[in-house]
Amino acid sequence: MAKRSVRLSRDAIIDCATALADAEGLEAVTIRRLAQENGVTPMAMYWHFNDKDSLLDGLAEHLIASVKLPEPGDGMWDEQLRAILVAFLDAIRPHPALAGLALRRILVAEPGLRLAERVLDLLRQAGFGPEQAAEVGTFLMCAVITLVVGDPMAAKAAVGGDAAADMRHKQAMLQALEPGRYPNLIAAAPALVSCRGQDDYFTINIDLLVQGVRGTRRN
Amino acid sequence: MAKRSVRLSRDAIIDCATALADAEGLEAVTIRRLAQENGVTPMAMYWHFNDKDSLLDGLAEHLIASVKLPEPGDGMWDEQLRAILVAFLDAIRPHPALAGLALRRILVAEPGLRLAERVLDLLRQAGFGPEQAAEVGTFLMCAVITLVVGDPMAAKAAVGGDAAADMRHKQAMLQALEPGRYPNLIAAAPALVSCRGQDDYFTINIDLLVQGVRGTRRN
DNA sequence: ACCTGAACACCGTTCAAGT
DNA sequence: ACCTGAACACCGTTCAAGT
Repeated sequence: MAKRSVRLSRDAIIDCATALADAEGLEAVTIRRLAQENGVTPMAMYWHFNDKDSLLDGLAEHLIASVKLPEPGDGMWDEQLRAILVAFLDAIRPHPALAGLALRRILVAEPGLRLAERVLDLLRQAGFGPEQAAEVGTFLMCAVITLVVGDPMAAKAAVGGDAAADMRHKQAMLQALEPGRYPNLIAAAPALVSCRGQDDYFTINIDLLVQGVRGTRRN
Repeated sequence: MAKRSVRLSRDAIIDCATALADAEGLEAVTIRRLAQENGVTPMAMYWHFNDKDSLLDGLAEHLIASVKLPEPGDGMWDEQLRAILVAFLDAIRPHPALAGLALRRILVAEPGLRLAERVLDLLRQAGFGPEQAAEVGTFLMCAVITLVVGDPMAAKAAVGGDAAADMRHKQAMLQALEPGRYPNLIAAAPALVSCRGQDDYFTINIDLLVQGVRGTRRN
């Protein structure tokens, strides 16, 4: 794994870290591991990044920069809002191990600022004041992130082991609950263990968020 | 800090870990630190817990067990659902550093199962089928957790330093953006940096979730 | 400008052993 | 049943030094 393309760069490290997180989870993203992966000494990383936290900042920024923001368009605010949330979702879905990093880092770099500005703009169009737009907009972006962080496929690499066996095990456990006390859990057992990560899970809950915004605004 | 009450117990360790997480953040919760805090060898922890992950399981279960579930009641499903989400929120709000642990652990112990069963029951009453109830219910609980994980007060202890100064700094940064490109961020700057953690933030977004459920159901 | 070497203070965990 | 001691393989990070 210790290959050295010629020179090390911030971007190369970030790409490497992203691939590593996708393949083995965020806890595999380590200063020492990244160094090893690039055929370099751990301390070489400290030339390109101040410390590990700024490496994580870079990962989050790179992730958010991959959002394909739709053009400001002329449709209704709710359809435009949905389109933006879906664009955000689509960008982070391939990287569930990194999505959580964005929770606290949306407003720290330009790509996140652009995303947030667009969300706030649409919420203002929907009739929210500046404060309410801030509160709702912040939550909407966090909620979309949660949609993919809750994805059990994200845990696959983390646990390292057999995800399918784990799902079968959890479902069997739910099915084995006392029918008198947990009728709904038993009825929903198959969906509970496999719903997250399915397209249906994302679309229905994005819909819930947009409908919630519509129901919450003043006018 | 090395006091020893007589004997070590699972519950004592969990209480200690909870206090530690509240005071210094989750990354201060360490096998070695817990041992030191209890005047004991690190390896003593392994008698009470298989490994660190099962310690975290215990912390999450203890947290969820503190939810004061309202009685099944006779009101409308949406009012009951709001009451349950608020009860969940109130329980985890005092422990923002631990809330994230519950994201993947709701269905692993009895308190979480009881909570989930109640949520699913109300969603069925609202007209959702078993699969949709599972998808929406899972998301609702995750979204409530996100409400407190996104709380910047949770980062206060983690960063260790001056949270107020950090907020002033972030707000100044937002105010200094180009007015042409980020008018809404500038207008919402005060709310963006301080909205989370405020009661208003929680109530408006819990409302958004409940309204979203109402708008999403079939009948 | 970019990287190395040695060292420090931390982690979680295992394994054998004590009482 | 409950805890200790020594050891192992990992962390992030600093500081001085090399080219």
